[in-house]
Amino acid sequence: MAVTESVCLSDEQQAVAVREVAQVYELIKTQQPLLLVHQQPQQLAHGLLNHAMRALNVALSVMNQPHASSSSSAAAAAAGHHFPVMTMIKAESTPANSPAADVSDNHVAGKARRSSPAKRRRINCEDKSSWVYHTVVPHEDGYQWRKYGEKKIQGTHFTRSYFRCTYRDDRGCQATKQIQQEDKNDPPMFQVTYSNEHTCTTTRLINNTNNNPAALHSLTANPNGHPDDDSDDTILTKMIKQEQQAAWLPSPPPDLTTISNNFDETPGLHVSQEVPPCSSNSSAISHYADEFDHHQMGQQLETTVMEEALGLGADLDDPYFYDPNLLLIYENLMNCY
DNA sequence: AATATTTGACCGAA
DNA sequence: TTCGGTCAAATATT
Repeated sequence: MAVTESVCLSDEQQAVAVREVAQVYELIKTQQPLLLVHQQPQQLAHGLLNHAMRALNVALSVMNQPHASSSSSAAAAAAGHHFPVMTMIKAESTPANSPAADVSDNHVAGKARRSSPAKRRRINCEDKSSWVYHTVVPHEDGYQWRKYGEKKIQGTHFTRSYFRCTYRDDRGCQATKQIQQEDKNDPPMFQVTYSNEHTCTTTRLINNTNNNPAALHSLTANPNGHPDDDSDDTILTKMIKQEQQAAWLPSPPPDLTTISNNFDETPGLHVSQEVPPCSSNSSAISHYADEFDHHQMGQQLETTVMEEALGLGADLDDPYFYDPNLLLIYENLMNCY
């Protein structure tokens, strides 16, 4: 791969590029444990590398673009609507008449509230204010959400969880999100419906959607929605445990772990990963945040890192490598062929 | 104590 | 009337 000159990138382009590159890291890191159990590791590795190359292509394309200031695509990507590894069923702009847009002015204490009830609209496929994704990592989108409800939906085996932006009250952000686990459960797939654009734009890179351990556990430890089911060792829970055991690895940007293989050529081959439960005052996350800030500040470094991630003369001891294990894993995968 | 989640109730849309 | 989205008190967690 030729050396790419990283000059004149806008902040948004840099954010997109960094995210894409980090997705490669996460793809490899995520699928590493599955290689141990999958029946066809070579097939898995093939899919993995396809996605890795695809994400890198996107990153390089963005990096090589002329300096486009605040383009809508870059803005959308920075806002979390660029999910090249997810299946987006519908993507539309956000009108002002979204369901959550008029909730805030109806805060009435007690049961006799809603003297001026908020108008609601059910989210469906015709709702142009919503985006529907299918993913195995419903929590990984880089935003902070607060769960405000859970409902058993008719015709589904699993409960639907309702989230709103953590900063709704602070910053008036009206973004909401619904997570519905799909019936087919191998691997667990989730339909994630977003409504309303985020207007709180300062939290995406460092904070994680689901850095609340309780929220994470509420869906992963009991993803089938049955409170009495104590079979805790679901696939996602196991992955959380595994991720926690691997905590010595430097954590990537939490928002960069949104990964699914829906567009893979190998149907039914999906991988998932949850980031370890963490909080903003966690030393590990603080360490990571510092580290990632460092990476953001040294954008020209990213290109080098990316090239090295592809096995182009990377050194495991290179202090600038995003994660030394990335290269190791990559080389191991290449040995499968 | 502050913050987040749970969960039953409320209420609008279908 | 039913269903689903939201509220908010109660509860749990940090």
